[in-house]
Amino acid sequence: MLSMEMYPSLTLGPQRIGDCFYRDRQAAAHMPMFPPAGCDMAAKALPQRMIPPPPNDPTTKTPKDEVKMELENASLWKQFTTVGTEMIITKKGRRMFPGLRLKLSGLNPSLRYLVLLDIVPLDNSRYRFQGGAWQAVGGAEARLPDRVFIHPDSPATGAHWQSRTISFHHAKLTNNTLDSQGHIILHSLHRYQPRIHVIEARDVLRWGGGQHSFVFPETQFLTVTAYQNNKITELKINSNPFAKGFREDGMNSKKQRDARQKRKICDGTETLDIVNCDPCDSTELQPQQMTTATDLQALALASLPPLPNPSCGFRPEEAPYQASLVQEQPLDLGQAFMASQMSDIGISMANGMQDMPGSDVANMIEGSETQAYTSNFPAVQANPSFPLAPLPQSSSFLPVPDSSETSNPQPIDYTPILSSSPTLCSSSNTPLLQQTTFTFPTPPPSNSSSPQPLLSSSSPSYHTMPETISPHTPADASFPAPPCQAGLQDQISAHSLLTDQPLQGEPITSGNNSPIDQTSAVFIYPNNLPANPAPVPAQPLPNYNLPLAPSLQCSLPTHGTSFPFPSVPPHMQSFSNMSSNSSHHAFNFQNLSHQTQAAFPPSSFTHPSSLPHPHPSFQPSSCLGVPSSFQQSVSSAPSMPPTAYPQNLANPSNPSYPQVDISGIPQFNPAAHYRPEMVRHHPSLLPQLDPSLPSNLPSSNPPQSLYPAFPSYPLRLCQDPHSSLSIPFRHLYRQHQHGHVHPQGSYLDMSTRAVF
DNA sequence: TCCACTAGCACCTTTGAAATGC
DNA sequence: AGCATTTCAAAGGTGCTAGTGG
Repeated sequence: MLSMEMYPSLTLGPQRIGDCFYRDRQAAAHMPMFPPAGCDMAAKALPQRMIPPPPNDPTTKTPKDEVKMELENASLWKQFTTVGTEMIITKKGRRMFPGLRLKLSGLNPSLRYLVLLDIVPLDNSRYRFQGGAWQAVGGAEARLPDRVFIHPDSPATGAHWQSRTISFHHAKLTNNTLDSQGHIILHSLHRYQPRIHVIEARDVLRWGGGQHSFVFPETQFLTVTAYQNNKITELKINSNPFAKGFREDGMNSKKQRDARQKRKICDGTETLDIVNCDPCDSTELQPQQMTTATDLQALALASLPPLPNPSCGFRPEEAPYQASLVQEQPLDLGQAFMASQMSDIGISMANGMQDMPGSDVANMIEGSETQAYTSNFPAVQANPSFPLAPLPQSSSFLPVPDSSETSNPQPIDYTPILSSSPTLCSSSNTPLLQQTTFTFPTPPPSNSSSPQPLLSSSSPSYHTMPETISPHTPADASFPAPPCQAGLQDQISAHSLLTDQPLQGEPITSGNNSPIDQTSAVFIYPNNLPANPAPVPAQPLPNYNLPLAPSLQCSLPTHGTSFPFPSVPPHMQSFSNMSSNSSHHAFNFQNLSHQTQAAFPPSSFTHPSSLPHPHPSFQPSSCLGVPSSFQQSVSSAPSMPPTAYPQNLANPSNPSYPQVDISGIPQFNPAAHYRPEMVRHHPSLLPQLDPSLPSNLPSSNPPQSLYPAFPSYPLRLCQDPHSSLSIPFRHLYRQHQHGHVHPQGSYLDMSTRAVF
């Protein structure tokens, strides 16, 4: 039984307390079937012991730094990245292509894990395809409730996960904010970054002890309702088996379509001079002719380079990512807020992604792939469509393609872009990694009322892989600069994973508030966050063990009229002991970003110059394993010098990051147990806002809230109360499983919107 | 007028049940 | 009768395109 939380105030999970919490708070009226009273009863019925798992349980210890994840079809992703990956989103939901095909290793074969997918915004910008490239044209729309797609196999043993490729091809993206199918809701024309979370579930009654998050920068994409870049269309058609009909040899190819159209016109216009009809029309006129033409085309195409294996989208024989994460702080997911912070922090960076030629297409595009970032990435960046992300970066951390090493015949000159972009990595001397040091807008951490620095000296390990990143900063106007990959990773890890915030351009270096060149009119990246205040680290942070700050609770979205009720998929029932009805596999996490945005609307976008755009450029197929604890620790690390990064990071062969000792981090102190429901009913338990907390907002617009704009929280796992519920209580949860079984995955929608 | 979005279309793959053969 | 293989149709996934609405 698991539940997840994106932020402390919520306990999510299939039909669990979290559900009650939401209903109770927001729109019980909309969820008549699940009366708050029932929830309360259920909550009360939970044994106290179930809520806060035993801290520091030795049994929860697992080998650290061993969990690794690799993106199997990294080569394909890179191909798209070079052009600027676009993902179609539709009202009914559209699958991602390429899909996420992953390989996990380092798991305990006997333990059970959940594998989740969520997608977070990369920045606060809205984009438009102009002049053949993507350009930021304004501020992002309010962030939608986060939904998490739970892999249908979840929960499964480590042996299970490691024995096969983990695919999230069933996950669908939608732009329907009222989606009731459990699809992941995204805004069109925004950039996103998928994240994979591996959560340990030791048994039905106790889970936690390990949470690993992975980010593959090359999987970031821009959402569209219709493809903007023809190159992307071509790639999709050539790579996606379902689009085979649109290939040149297909009956739905442009040529064939044109012929059909002309034929139609000819047929419809008797007076039309047949001479005016395209000769190719003849192939469409007669079935036999058509067949012949098709055959001929097929023969002609036979000589063409083979397309990538469509079945999987792509099966590059690439070397595994070295990425991975790490930390293994025993984590009881049901624990207090501390638990909410991903205790496992580690960065698994793919050290040198080794791309193997997966397809001819890939070869054509990428030329040759090498294992090192530097060699691979350049090609990837060749034709980036995305505007270069103005990432503050340190040359030392940038996986920059070395022209000398790259096979790319035409080295790309990123200089112009970089120079034009205020936030370009190259412009900054700040190590990208330091981006991880920025602020961490989360509720106060430790029990202690006194603010404490998040980062202890003990958490040095995450600081990255200097060597893996090339000092060069390739930048392409159309796509995020690859060189900034490190920055991206950091951003993702630090922000998204930890805070679940959209990646925002922030000064890499803590305390780096130096203004960034904003001369580029093309790349406008309004950052919500004020210059990264180096601060976070140095600043006293709220006690993470404390419940969500009042401001956040009060900021719950009001637009939602009802809450979606998560249901447990059949395959998960054995694990959760929940009702047989299951519907969606995705958890919908309401995210607070929009809430906070509401709190800091103008301010968040008023200081574009203050922050470098996070645009995490694509990084080589590296995987960023980011334990939440890491993020916090990193972000909070006071003045983390670039040089502090472990050298091992530089070595692609050594993907593992040193384990971070989070024991020194207050928020990871299992001392106090946090119970969202307790806070809900007893607001007084909420910690006092700490006036000393730095504000990320512009001074001109002082935040009314304790937290910076786009605050989001790490994926939080909480022990599922159901296991402890007596049979009589369980029916309460079942009542809300209106969903139907979703054959492609489980969606647990915890948003505040009505989803059913 | 421009642009984002939608619905319907044709083509294709996937999937699972039914049919067939051993 | 039981199992494996093949066939077939339905379901669903694609991109394309015309139309719609802001």
